[in-house]
Amino acid sequence: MATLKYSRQREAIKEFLATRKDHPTADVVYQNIREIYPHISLGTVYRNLTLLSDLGEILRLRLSDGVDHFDADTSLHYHFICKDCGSVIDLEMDSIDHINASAGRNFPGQIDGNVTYFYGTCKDCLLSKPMEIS
Amino acid sequence: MATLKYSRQREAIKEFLATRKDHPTADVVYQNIREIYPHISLGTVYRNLTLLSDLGEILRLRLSDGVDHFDADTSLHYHFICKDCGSVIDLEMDSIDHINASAGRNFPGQIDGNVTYFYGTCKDCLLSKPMEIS
DNA sequence: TATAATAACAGTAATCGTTACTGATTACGA
DNA sequence: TCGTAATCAGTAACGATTACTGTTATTATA
Repeated sequence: MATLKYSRQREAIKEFLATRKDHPTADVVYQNIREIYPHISLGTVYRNLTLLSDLGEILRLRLSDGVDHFDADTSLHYHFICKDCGSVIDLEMDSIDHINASAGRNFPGQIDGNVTYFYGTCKDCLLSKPMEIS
Repeated sequence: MATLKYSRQREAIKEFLATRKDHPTADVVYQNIREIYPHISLGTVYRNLTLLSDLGEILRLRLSDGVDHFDADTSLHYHFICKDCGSVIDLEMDSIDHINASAGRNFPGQIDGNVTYFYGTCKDCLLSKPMEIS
């Protein structure tokens, strides 16, 4: 029953993701893996990204830009999205899971967790922007 | 330049949203408005939902289900998504904007805000589920 | 009030990210 | 080595959303 078989394409996808800290999309993964396996199919990339995230080996990030991003770092951490350049950056910060209790205080259902990301302007975009006259 | 003109379709969409607390999708809005304006186009619904959210009169919620939800309540509040039935419910809780400071502590960019929602099982789904044997 | 300019419309086609299908290939236990 | 089933490449289909086109309705102005 659905024994997982080795696949070099899946390994390549996993290895590629591990080298990246910028949370690439499926298409970016596809474009990069094609340099190693020129005949790989986009469908294979999607299937394996879904499989790996179902297995918990990678994270699927659904941000507000309508495209899924993938992250090889499955430890608890948070993300920042630059609204100027769209880049996704890891944040080093303490857990904010205490907000779950706050959310559950007046709520009759069961709260299991939260999805949180931060947005603003990244360092590079701050520097490249013209000075604001204040 | 681009003076806003009145449209009865847009008014109907706004009024419909104001009567609902369940954050309907564009298609749900479409199906309901059709009872009043049977010839309204889905494109008109999308165009006006986008226009209204650009004007800040409604909120566009991008959750993880791949479909946009819309909310006539533009005041600061948070949402809960039931992972069993998918319903979107308002939470009554204090602001959690203090997490922005926590996120900015070791981050060189500028943090403007956060997107946060909670997930779990709603009251109705808890009740309708078979008892867990513990 | 009549007219002209143009925002908004209905209907439909196109786009885009993603998923499903199909027949060929590959991994791997017996 | 062989059989079976997972995986593949290639491609078609899908669903949400957006863009296009010719028509209609709103509104400023004459």
